Amino acid sequence: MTDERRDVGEEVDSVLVALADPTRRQLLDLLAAQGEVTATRLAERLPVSRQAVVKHLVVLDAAGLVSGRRVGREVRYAVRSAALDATARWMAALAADWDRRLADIKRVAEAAERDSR
Amino acid sequence: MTDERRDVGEEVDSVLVALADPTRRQLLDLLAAQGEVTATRLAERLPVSRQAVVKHLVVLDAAGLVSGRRVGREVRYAVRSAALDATARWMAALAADWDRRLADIKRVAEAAERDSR
DNA sequence: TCGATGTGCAACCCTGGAGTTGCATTCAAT
DNA sequence: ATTGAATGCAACTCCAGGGTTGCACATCGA
Repeated sequence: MTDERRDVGEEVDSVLVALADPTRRQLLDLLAAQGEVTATRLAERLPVSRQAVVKHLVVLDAAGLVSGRRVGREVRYAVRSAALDATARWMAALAADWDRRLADIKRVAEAAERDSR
Repeated sequence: MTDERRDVGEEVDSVLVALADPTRRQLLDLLAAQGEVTATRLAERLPVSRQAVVKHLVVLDAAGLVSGRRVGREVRYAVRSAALDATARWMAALAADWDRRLADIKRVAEAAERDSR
C-alpha cells in the first residue's frame, strides 16, 4: 500500500506537470476534437514546429494522457482519459481532506476559546 | 458566458501551474496538516530558504490555493479548498468529454466499416 | 526505381522560474 | 529605548525545459 501510494503520487505528478503547459492543453483539445491525429497534422494547427509537438506528445504519453499507434509510415495519437480521471479524483479527495481538517481545527479552536473564558 | 469560460480557463491554468511544483505540493500538505502556519515556520520544515517559501506562497495565493492573514508581526497562511475543488471538477468534466467524443468517433468508424463491405 | 511525405535523432539557443544572499523595515517585549 | 524576531524587497546565479534547425531514415505511390 505504501508502494501503491508512491505510484499514485508519481502518476499525479506527471499528469500535473503535463497539464501545466498551455501548448500541451491545446494539443489535448485538438486530439479530443479530431480523434486520431498525427504529429505533423497537429503542428499545422499550432504556431510551433513539428518537433516541438513531438516533444510535447512524449511528455503527454509519459503521463498516460495520450497514446500513439503506428500506421504505415505515420503515428496517430489519441487522448486517454484514465490518467486524467484518476488525477481528478485525487484532487477532489484532497480538497475534501482539507475541508475535514479545517473543520477539525475550527472545532478545537472553539473548544479552547470556550475553556479560556 | 464566453467571459466566464475565459475566467475559468485562467483560474484552472494558475492552479495547474501552482500544483506542478513538488515543493509547493509539500507546502500545501504541511499547511493542511497544521492549520495556520507562518512562512518562517514552514521554511524550518523544508530544505529551502524562507524567501523561497515566500515566493511559493505568492504563487499559491495567486491561484487561490492559500490565503494569509496578518497577526501582529507575522503572517499566517492556510489552505483554501475552493479553487482546488473547482479544478477537480473541470478535470472530471474534461475526462467525461473525452470519453463522449471517443465513443462518437468509434460509432462513426464502425458505421463506415459497415458501409464499406 | 525514385521522388515525395512523414518520422526519428541530435545539437544548439534562450528564457523563465526556483533558489540564494544581503539588507532594510516593522513590531513585540523587556 | 533597545534588542530580537519576523517580514519585505532587490539583485544575483543557475539550469530545466520549450523551441529551433538540420539531416538521416523509413515508407508510400507512380
